[in-house]
Amino acid sequence: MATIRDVARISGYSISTVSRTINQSGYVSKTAQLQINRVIHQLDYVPNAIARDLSTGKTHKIGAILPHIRDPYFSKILNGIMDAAFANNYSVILLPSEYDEAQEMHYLEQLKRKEYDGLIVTSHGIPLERLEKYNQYGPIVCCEDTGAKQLNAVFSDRESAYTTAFNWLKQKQIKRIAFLFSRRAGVSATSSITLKTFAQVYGDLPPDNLVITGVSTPAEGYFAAKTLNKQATDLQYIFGNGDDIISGVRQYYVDHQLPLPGLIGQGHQISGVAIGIPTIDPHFYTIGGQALQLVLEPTDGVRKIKVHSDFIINNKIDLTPNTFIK
Amino acid sequence: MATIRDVARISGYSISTVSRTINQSGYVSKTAQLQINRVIHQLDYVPNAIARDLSTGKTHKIGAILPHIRDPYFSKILNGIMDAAFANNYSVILLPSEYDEAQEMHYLEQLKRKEYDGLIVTSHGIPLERLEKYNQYGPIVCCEDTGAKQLNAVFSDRESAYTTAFNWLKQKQIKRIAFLFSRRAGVSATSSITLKTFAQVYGDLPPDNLVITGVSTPAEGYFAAKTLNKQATDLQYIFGNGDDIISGVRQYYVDHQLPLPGLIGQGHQISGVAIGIPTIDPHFYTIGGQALQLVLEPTDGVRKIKVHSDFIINNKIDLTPNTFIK
DNA sequence: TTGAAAGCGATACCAC
DNA sequence: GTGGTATCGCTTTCAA
Repeated sequence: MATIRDVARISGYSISTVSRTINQSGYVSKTAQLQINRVIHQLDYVPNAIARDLSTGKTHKIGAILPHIRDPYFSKILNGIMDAAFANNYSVILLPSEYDEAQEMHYLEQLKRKEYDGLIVTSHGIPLERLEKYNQYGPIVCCEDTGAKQLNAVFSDRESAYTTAFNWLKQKQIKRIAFLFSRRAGVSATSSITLKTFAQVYGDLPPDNLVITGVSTPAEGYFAAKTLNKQATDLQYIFGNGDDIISGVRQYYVDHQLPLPGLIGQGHQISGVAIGIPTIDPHFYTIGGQALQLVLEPTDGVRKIKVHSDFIINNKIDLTPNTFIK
Repeated sequence: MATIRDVARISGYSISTVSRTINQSGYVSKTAQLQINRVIHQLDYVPNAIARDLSTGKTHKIGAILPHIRDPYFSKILNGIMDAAFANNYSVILLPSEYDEAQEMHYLEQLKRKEYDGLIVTSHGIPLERLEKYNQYGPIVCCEDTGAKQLNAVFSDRESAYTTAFNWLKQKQIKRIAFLFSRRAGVSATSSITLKTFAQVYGDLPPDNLVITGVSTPAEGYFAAKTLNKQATDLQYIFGNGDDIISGVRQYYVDHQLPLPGLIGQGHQISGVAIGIPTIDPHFYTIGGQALQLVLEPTDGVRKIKVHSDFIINNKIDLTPNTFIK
């Protein structure tokens, strides 16, 4: 491949002038531009991105740590990140972690090594303190409430939607509600907030046998339903941690021709629309976009952005073309 | 940030020795290693990835062009790519195109500029000839049958699954079948193959009014159903281009309390499982993995890999933990 | 308007 | 075992 040096030599101009021509910076005479551009064309020259990155110290790449993208939750955040990155002329690097701490540390090290200009952490296994330490090596944005930590955050204001949902249930005289979580309270912020909000509305936490953790796929939902069906015969509603997962739950009841309890999903996914269940929409797409915006911003102090979330009762297909459940 | 130069200076050894220590290459005495490592630790030094990339000429990054990731089709391929990349110590850069030619050209230019070591094209708007030209600047792998073109390919052998599906329908005496496509035959390989296979089984192409194009979201599926319901009253089956899209179709019939025709989806998505319809599973996850493998392989000639696909009649939830519909 | 030269921060060859 | 130095390909300051 030709280099800037070749272009300079053949065109008869200096490297500096060629560089200026390429980047349209500084003064270059029309004549010089013409000649240089001809040579560039003739040599099929393009500047080497790595060399440019080294010189400028920027990669124009943002890393996105996420456990996996099987879950629509992450695909949606990712979509938000991607579209915003695109608009800002950045590209995004996928950093799958499976919540593995070693893996996440690896990515933080990569930030330190300048593999990317910044990091968006959609979810994580390592403690926030660790992330906080790596903030000095490059901007980091978390997609969760980082509380008092010195870490940028964009997250969903779920309490309001949860409160609405629980009040809706309460009004319907619903008492026996089961909960599905992927990770237990303490580890997962979602679980904690859900239970806390429930307690605020109902005055008490749900009994232990109505809280199932370790559920993060439809298949696991299926098994959770089996467990619930044994443990709690008078179950009225199941509050799931994802529409897809609730689909698995539903399948168990259908398969065994059991009376179906009420179902509430989360994520506003297509599977939920297909079976017409109420769902929580935390607007992940928006969150992703804001996160990218934030990671690109000049870092004058820490910022926390709360994104509104909705409880959707009448969950039907959105007929506005091209806006369906991003 | 400290550089290798700092480490050399402070430790009293040369840059070469430090480099060797870091990379565990060549001879370095135990004493030197110890001293150098101490300084590295003390300075909190890590090598700069960009500088290393420039020196070695490799980025350890692979670009993945895909129209978007709203469609589970692409998330699945992407998952396959990601997991394989991970295993090979590579990272993947998301390159969303929306089928826009200018956008795709931009990514090809980036390949030329060495922004990444190779490119996987899951789907594209520009002609294959264009891709073929850029093959000289870095390895490119397409996720479709590239025919006689000098382009690596990993793609699904859909004919076999389609044939099975159409024979299954034929046996059931089904005659009036409608088709949904995102892009019309000629532009989209999928449409062409579907119709060709149909003609082979049924002896003729479906009538024009039973072929709807421009459908790529559940909402568009909803409208397609509306059209179909007007145009073809004796419709028996709808062969959709995605389970999610078929969910939209189904919703229309349910909303209007119309008798539901038989439905066949594609992609083996959760929405399809939720409504229990037969579906085509083209094993996109596998395709993604193979594509990555191929892009990393030393390029001795062009390779074409065909991946088997299935027609799933009894579409139920997969109860094997952690294997659900990657 | 243009060009020389000093970075950017590593790798790797080759002498010692 | 170790170190000097050319090299990767570009950006950017500063003189001319």
